[in-house]
Amino acid sequence: MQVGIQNRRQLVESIALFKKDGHNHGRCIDSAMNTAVNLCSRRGARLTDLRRRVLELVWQSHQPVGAYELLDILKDERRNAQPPTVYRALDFLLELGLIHRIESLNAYVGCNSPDTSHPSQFLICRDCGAAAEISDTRLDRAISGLADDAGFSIVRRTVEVEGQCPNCQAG
Amino acid sequence: MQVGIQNRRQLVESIALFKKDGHNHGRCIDSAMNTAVNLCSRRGARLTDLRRRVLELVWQSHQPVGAYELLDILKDERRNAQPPTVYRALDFLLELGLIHRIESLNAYVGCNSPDTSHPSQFLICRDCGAAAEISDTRLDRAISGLADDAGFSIVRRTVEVEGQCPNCQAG
DNA sequence: TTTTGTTATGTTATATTATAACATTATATC
DNA sequence: GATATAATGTTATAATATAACATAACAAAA
Repeated sequence: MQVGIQNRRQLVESIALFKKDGHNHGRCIDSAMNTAVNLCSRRGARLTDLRRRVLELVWQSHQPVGAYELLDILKDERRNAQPPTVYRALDFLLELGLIHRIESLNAYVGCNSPDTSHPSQFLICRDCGAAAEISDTRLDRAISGLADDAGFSIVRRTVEVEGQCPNCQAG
Repeated sequence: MQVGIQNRRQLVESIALFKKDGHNHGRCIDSAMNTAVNLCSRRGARLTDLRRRVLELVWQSHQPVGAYELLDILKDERRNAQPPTVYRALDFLLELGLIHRIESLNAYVGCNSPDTSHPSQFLICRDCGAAAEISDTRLDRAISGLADDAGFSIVRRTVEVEGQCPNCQAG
C-alpha cells in the first residue's frame, strides 16, 4: 500500500525538528531568509528591515510565536513598535506564504516551502510546543475528494493535529 | 475504489444544511436538545437553564456563533449576564462534546453526534457562513497513518476546510 | 530632479475574544 | 437542617487584533 507522504524520508525530515540536535537550526534560519529574499525579489515585494526582522524572529524556533511576543522583542529594538507594526509585517509574510498562522494557538510559524502550493498541515506537540509542517498527499487527496463529493469548492485548508511528538513521548 | 465517507448518502445528509429548506431545522434543534438531555442524564452532568439556553442559542443556525453574540442575546434575558456566564456554559458544552469550537472563526457550533468519538472535521462556507460537520473515514485514516509514521501520538485533531458550499456556488 | 503617486510605517485609540479571582446562590447528600 | 459541592454572580483585567488617520520612504513619471 502506498504511504501518503511521498516517501518516508521526507516525513522523517519534516519531523526532525522535534528532536534536540535533530537539525542544524542556524542553517534552517539562513535557508529561510534566503528563500524569502528570492521570493520577494521574484514577486516584486519589498522585504523591508522590519519585515525581515519579524521573519527572523518567527524563525528563531519551531515553536509558533504569538504576535505580542514578537512585539515585546521588537519594542527593545525600535522604540515605536506598536501592535500594528507587528500585525502588518505578519500579514505581509502570511500573504507571501513565508509564514503560517496556527489557528488553534493564535500564533505564527515559519514556512519551509513558501514557493509551492500551501495545503498547510501541522503536527503540534503539546509538550515542547514545536510545530512540524507536513505535506501528505493522501491526506490532501482525502480532503479534495471529500470536497468534490460534497460539491464544495475549497479556498483554504486548516489541518492542525495536536499531541505528543516522538521525542517528548520518550521522556 | 472505496469512497472515504462511509457512504455517499451520509455525506449528502451532512451537507444538506447548506441548502435552503434542505432540512427541517426545528426538528434539528429538537433532536439536539433531546440528545443533550439524554447525554447529561447518562453522565450525571447538570444541564441547567443557562446551559440549556446557550445550547439552544448555538443551535439556532448552522452558522458558528461567537461568544459575545451569545452574550448579547443572553443579556436581554438575564440582566446579570457577563462574559464568564457564557464562557462557562460553552466550556461545559464543549467538554461534553455537545458543541465544537471552530478555531479559524473563534466561534461555536452544535455537534450532531456528541455520543460518538470526535475527530471533528468541518466544511465551512465563506458566503453563507454555514459549517457542516463531516466524518470521513479516509481522512481520519490518513491523519492516523501519518501520525503513526511520524511516531506522533494524537490528542486532538482540527480539520477546517473553508470555501464555497454547493448552494452558494450556484448563485 | 523635482513632482507625484504609492507603499510602508508611526501613532492613537478601540474592538474583540477570553480568563482570573473572589463572592454569592443553588443543589445534593448526609 | 447542616454541610459540602457545584453553579452562577460580579468586578476587573488579560490577550489578541483592527480602525483610522498622520507621516515618512520609495519609485516612477514628468
